[in-house]
Amino acid sequence: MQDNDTAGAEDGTSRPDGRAANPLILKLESLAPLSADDRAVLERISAKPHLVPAGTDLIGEGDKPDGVYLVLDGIACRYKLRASGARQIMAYLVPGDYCDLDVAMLKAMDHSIGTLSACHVVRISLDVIQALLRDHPGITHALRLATLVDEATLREWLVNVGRRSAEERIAHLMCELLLRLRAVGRTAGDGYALPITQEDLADTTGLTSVHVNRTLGSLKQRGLIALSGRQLRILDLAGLETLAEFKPNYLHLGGRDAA
Amino acid sequence: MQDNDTAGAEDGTSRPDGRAANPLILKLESLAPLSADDRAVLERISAKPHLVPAGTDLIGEGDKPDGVYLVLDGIACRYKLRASGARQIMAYLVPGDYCDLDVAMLKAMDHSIGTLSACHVVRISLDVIQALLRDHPGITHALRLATLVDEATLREWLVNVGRRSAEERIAHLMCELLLRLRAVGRTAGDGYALPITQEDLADTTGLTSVHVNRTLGSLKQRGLIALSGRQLRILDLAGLETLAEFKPNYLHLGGRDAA
DNA sequence: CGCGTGGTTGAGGCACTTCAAGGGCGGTGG
DNA sequence: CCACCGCCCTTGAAGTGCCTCAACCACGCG
Repeated sequence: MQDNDTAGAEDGTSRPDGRAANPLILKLESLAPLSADDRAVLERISAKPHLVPAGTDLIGEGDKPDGVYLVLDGIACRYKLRASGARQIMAYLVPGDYCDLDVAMLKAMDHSIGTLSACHVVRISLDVIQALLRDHPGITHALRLATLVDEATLREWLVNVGRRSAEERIAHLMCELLLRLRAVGRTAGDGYALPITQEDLADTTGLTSVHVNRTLGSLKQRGLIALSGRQLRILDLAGLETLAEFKPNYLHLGGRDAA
Repeated sequence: MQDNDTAGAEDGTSRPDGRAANPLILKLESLAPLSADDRAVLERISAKPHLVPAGTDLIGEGDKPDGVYLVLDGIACRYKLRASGARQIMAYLVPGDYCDLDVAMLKAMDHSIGTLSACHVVRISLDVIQALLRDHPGITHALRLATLVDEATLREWLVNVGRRSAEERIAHLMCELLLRLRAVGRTAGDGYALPITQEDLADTTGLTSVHVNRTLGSLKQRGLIALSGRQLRILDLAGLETLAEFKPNYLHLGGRDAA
């Protein structure tokens, strides 16, 4: 369902009325059905996003979590820093993603969450979250499913850095992002915006930015991708998936898109 | 279980009546208080464990989850295999650990769960789990907390393979296991049984078994650990923690053990 | 127009892998 | 009770994927 809504250019990022489709709703509906009422509630929650510049922390390690952040546009991440300054990125938050529902149960964050690109973000208070979980079983079910997928994605990332080569790691990440972004209508064919630096990619994949650069070069040379101006085009999706040994089952997409 | 049951020796692995203390109860109580009733319910659930030999799958990738497995003794793990046969272990299940509560929401497992050593395991049916979550809010709270800690541990493992050297990875893992096993009374001072092979360690840390062997050698030579016969003694805990840059905040231990 | 951030490229080094062979030890069967 | 077998640990030597250090370049922005 990439080119939905046709109307505007691109796909799904805009609707006839000119407003961007709500990525949270799109994401949850890719996992479980929602009622019209559910959708209305979610629509209301994600009104009035803040614009946060790139490189901004939403929550820092050690802070007491004060709410749940929902990303509507841009890319944010979970990360940890070592004393040396080395950074490991542990998850991407793309449009429709949010940080943990149950996080309020903890006294202090054990990692930080920050933006990689400029982002549209909504902060949802704990009261609202609790009301949501109490009064809307359909939404609750979908949110819990999404949490399971987040965990599965984290496991796949561990496989990525633990047991794949540099080329395979980056190829796998690109395949994953294609499906995740497609589910929220942020792709154009087999391409999408990837508004992050090569250093961010390095800290994601456990490599150095120099080696990421060379690896991207070799993926381009193989004719698998084109990447410039932070815009990625996958030229040979089948080839990229084969290289990465990509199996999308861990994303638990409803089946429409799933392989 | 190394040598408990020896009537009171060691620490907390045995009780006056000769039965091993229930690791699930110990674990949950390290996260949140439980009522006497809660404890009785959990005690009943974990009666009659099965003995499973080492190297046995409890659930395989692709299977539909049919219940929750609780480990009472031994070490099991979550893992994935690549087509090449390469294995990445993504989590250890030590006594008191269980596999996901909400897993029933998914149609198929996206990874496998198997034993590394011989294990005492209890299978808890989905009905029982659902009844537990419905009728025992105290237990539910503790279980949800434990799930958050599992996730945090997974993130820390990603940092481990992504941004630490071989020595640091193994040192970090040993520090983590000390706290996790201590919380369930399976340690003896700064030592514990580690009934897994060096190849298991390699697949955990993203290394080869050859390099794990050499790295263990260098940790021994530095006087940090002693390891033989699958029994680990940490000789210099402070040194090991410093080397690994170990910060136990992610385990969210109540505060008694936490740094 | 200058400056800063990020991308690109080269040369050299090292941490970890690969391949290969031997040794210890517990389990099992004759 | 001993001999054998298989699993695991151990060690050596050679190779390589990725890192480090160090430039230089491209571009957007003030």
